[in-house]
Amino acid sequence: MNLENTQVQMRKGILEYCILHIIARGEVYASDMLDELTAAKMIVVEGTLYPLLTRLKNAGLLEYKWVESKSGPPRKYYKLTEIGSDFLKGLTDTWDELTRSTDMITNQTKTNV
Amino acid sequence: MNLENTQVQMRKGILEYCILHIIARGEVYASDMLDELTAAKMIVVEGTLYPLLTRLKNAGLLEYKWVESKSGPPRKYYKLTEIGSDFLKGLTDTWDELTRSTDMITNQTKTNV
DNA sequence: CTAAAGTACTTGGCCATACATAGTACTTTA
DNA sequence: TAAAGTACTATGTATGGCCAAGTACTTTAG
Repeated sequence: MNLENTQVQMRKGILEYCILHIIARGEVYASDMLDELTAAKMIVVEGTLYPLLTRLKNAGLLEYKWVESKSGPPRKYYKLTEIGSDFLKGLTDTWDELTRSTDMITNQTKTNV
Repeated sequence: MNLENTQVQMRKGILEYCILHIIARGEVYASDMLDELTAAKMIVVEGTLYPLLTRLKNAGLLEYKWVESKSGPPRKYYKLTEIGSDFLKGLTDTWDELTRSTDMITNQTKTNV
């Protein structure tokens, strides 16, 4: 049981939430997302991101279109579907509540149940 | 892919963090923790909590002593070991950084990478 | 024209944790 | 002594993040 492992566990689900947020702001492709996540110090590797995008697409939350690139192979530009947009709203509520609950537990010395 | 499932995923790792926090405040047994988690709207079931406590104990983060109860079988009262205390510090940093990163991504309309 | 380097995406397998469910063991109460 | 309640245990499942290769296309260098 090491810290690194727990860090990985903590990331679960949150990553999905962040990705949806990034895509909600405008059409992007995988490398754009990686750049943004890295800038926010949310380290993610390709092998995590690509399968996640595929999962979200298969679930109908995302759709993409191929766009030619001037420097390399074509790219998949993603955007949210309506379902994805609704889902993101639900996730936002979940995240807010989770952080509220965690704050409640971590920012007090004593609880009166 | 439904919301409920993602909620479960989001909980991963965070629960461990919350449990350690609760124990850090003073010796408690499982039902105390459940009460406190429920009060904070962090719903957890027995089948999640008990294995988690065992895991943490086996990893040397917790220790417990049996205490007789006036109303039922004896209880395991847990407290943090020194290792557990250090681990909690590390987790706190991780959690803070994760929420900071998430805020950074969710609270802005545009990023300049 | 071909080989190397770079970019974008894919796939298969591993692992840890939350959860459901069922079960054990002890104590009090009826 | 049987039933109800409390505390803890054990087993199996599903999911998502990650590692590590691998595919495919494009540009660049010799």
